[in-house]
Amino acid sequence: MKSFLFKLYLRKLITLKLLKESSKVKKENISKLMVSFSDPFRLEIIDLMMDGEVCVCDIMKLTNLSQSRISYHIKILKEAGLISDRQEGRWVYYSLNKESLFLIKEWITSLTDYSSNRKRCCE
Amino acid sequence: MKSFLFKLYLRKLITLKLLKESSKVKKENISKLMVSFSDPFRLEIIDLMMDGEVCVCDIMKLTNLSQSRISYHIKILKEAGLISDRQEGRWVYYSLNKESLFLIKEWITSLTDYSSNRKRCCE
DNA sequence: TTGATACATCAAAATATTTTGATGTATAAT
DNA sequence: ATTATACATCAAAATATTTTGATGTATCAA
Repeated sequence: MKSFLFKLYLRKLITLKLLKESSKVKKENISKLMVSFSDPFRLEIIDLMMDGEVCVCDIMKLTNLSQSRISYHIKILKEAGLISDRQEGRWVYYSLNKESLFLIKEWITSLTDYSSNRKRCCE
Repeated sequence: MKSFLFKLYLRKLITLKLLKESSKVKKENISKLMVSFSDPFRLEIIDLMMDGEVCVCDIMKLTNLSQSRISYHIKILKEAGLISDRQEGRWVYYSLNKESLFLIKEWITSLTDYSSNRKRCCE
């Protein structure tokens, strides 16, 4: 329990540090990553990937989107860096890329943690 | 220090609870909220709002986007529930809506925390 | 080597989003 | 009352994204 709390604390510190150091680098990626999330079908696909690796054929069975349609969305997710792929014979398995998720999480965290409720004054 | 850690821990617990309870309700909003983030100009506007309330005129000065263009993007952010407005005479002040930010943060958290690295097997 | 499967890619069509410039509405100052 | 400011809204044009159906490539099995 104690070490769990400490880990949480450390993660918080690292987060703050990362935010200050790499806010520029991130900004460039954030937009692309966010576009990944802006389509309901991509959200569905992302959801399926939460359980682990999936192939295009899995997604076809689970969503009845057409094959080329899925490939199109997969490509967008891949180019944003949100997913990784691993080929195994004829199959290509896709999975969520945790680092990218972490990047977005930190960005959102920066919004919630640092955004001010300051009202207008003195103008 | 101790109470800070405890707060972190509590927040974590609450987060997990919220996730299980309201994952359906959230799903409906998440898509709209994500669309908010999918445009670079909206990201800029959101960034400006981190420092506190801003009016359209502020955004015009700071970004040189046209007035109607800003109003258009503001409308999208508002309809997604990401920002709130407060009128004061001729001015309308916009600010980030923390609850919405929290909602997104939790969704992303669910992706990072629950997504599995499980590989394919047994097929 | 032939055929089937899994997926990528492509160009065209369909659809959605964004931008622009004009006009509308409310507030406030002269 | 008139004018200026702050912003919203609108329709048309510009642009971008998504979908479709066809074709291409690699892998594997018979």
